[in-house]
Amino acid sequence: MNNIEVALKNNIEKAVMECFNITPEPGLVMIEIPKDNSNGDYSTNIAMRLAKVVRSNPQVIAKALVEKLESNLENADKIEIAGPGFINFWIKKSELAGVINTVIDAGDDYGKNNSGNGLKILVEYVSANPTGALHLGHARGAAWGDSICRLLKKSGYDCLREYYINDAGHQIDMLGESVYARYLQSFGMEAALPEDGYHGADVIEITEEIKKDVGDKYLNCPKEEAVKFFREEGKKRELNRIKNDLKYYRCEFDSWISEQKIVDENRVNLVMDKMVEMGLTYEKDGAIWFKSTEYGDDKDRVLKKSDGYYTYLTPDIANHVYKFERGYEKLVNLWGADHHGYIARMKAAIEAMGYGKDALEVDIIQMVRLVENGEEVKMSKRTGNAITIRELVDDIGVDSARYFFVSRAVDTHMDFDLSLARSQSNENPVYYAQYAYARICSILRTKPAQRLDHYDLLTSEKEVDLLKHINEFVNVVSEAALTRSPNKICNYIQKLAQYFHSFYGAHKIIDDSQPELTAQRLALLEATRITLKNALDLIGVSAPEKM
RNA sequence: GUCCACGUAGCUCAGCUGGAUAGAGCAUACGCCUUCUAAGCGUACGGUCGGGGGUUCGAGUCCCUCCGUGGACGCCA
Repeated sequence: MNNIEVALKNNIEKAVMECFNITPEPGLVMIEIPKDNSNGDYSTNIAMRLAKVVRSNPQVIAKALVEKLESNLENADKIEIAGPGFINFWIKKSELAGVINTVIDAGDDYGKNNSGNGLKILVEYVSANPTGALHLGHARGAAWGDSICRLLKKSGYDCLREYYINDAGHQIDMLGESVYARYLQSFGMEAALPEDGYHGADVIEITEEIKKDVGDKYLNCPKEEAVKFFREEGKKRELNRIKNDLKYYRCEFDSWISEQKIVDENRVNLVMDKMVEMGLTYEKDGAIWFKSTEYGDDKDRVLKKSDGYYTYLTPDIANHVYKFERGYEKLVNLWGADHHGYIARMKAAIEAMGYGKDALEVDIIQMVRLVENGEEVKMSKRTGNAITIRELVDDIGVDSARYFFVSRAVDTHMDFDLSLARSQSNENPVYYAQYAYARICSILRTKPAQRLDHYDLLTSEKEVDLLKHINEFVNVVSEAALTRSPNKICNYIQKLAQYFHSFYGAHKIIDDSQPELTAQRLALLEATRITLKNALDLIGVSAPEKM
């Protein structure tokens, strides 16, 4: 909440106490901004909420409250009762304009807040197997996860961005075999890829890179040894490619956790032993099962197969336990929709191991369907036809790619129309916002803004709209962090840009016949510029000074 | 079949964890550049919030049910 809202809320709570002799619980008094500004700058529904408690008509309650409020409210110049019992407030223009200096003084830090209160939170996202290039689904998850972490950091959470590398197990063996087969093929030899091998172009490219380094050294060596070599090399190079692609996409991770490392550090065995010891398991058909149904899963899950190998689940449990052991209180995972069914068993494991049931939250990233010229393009890592992050970015740019993914809630299916994104890139909403930024910069280049003591002339409708919206920024950031919805930042950006463009259209900002008004408006522009830049930064989109 | 999401304007989507007359963009129609960036502004058109019940002062939002779409239901990862 900003200063204005805090003052308002305190006064309302005080009035409630004085009028009805009840102490309002936190959350009872709600302040909101009416959609229609003919209903004031702020409004509260407290009279309706009290109707039941006080056993009275909302209108009567509102009247009593307003009488009290009018006598001790300093920052409002009008209070009104409307509709079924809403109390509407009109804030003094001078109060609203105070935000300009708040923003100018805070600069890059405007938007920063401490709603997270230092909560240690670990966000795991992307986590694609190092067996191929990142595709559109990953692009969605990467943009979303990265933006969430920016929001969390801005809101005072102690946030770690982590990538879990599935670099152990069957799929990595298949990678080794695939690279080996490509290697042999490159010497003109007959070699078939394994049935569930990787057919992507990246494997061929990686093979070529390796070949440059080792030449024909592995042509005549025993297959087992060669595959082992190609597995390790392939893994390393695939991972490097992923890292480079993510960097290219402006996503940086704080931590890369390797499944193999978790295995090597004996964490998987330890977790397995502990689960057995805690009586969470049983043996059946030569396998060891986790009684996950006792913790809400719809069937029990195998931890150790009858052939002695662990399933995918077991190292992942160790992975999650390790997160808690590092002191993280809250775990957030971003998983693809195809992992949906996996949530229940992981939550079950965490609960069974004695960690809080709600300590893990999984946000599902719905599928992205690629459409081109009206036809769906099937994307599959295996067929090699997938559109990679890099191709996408080269095609439409980091800014619009990131903006596009982040602007839509992740839990809804999304059609990505590539031909549209390409041909209409100038109509992409991201340009609308960036254009506003460039316009502001252009004006400020003509005449720089100064910090002033008073902003009493900013009273037109367009100016007030802008001021109110800038005032809201901190609220939007903390709310977006709490609900992990960076799309709210996009909405905010669109609206801010819209208020600016509208203001720009209605008023000539630099007006030499009115130097005072011009100076105040320039300061307003500077505040708008800072806010817009900070907002764009939260979703990893650049703010160009010229377009 | 069972479980989980989603369904809002012709299209793509918002809708602040129950609030006042449901909002943008695109598309369509019409205005606005001798004036700080027209990648812009303004006006108009466009809705049974999938259907039906329920909860309450009040439902796009919560509950039930049906329909539709997608996903998950391996000793795969």
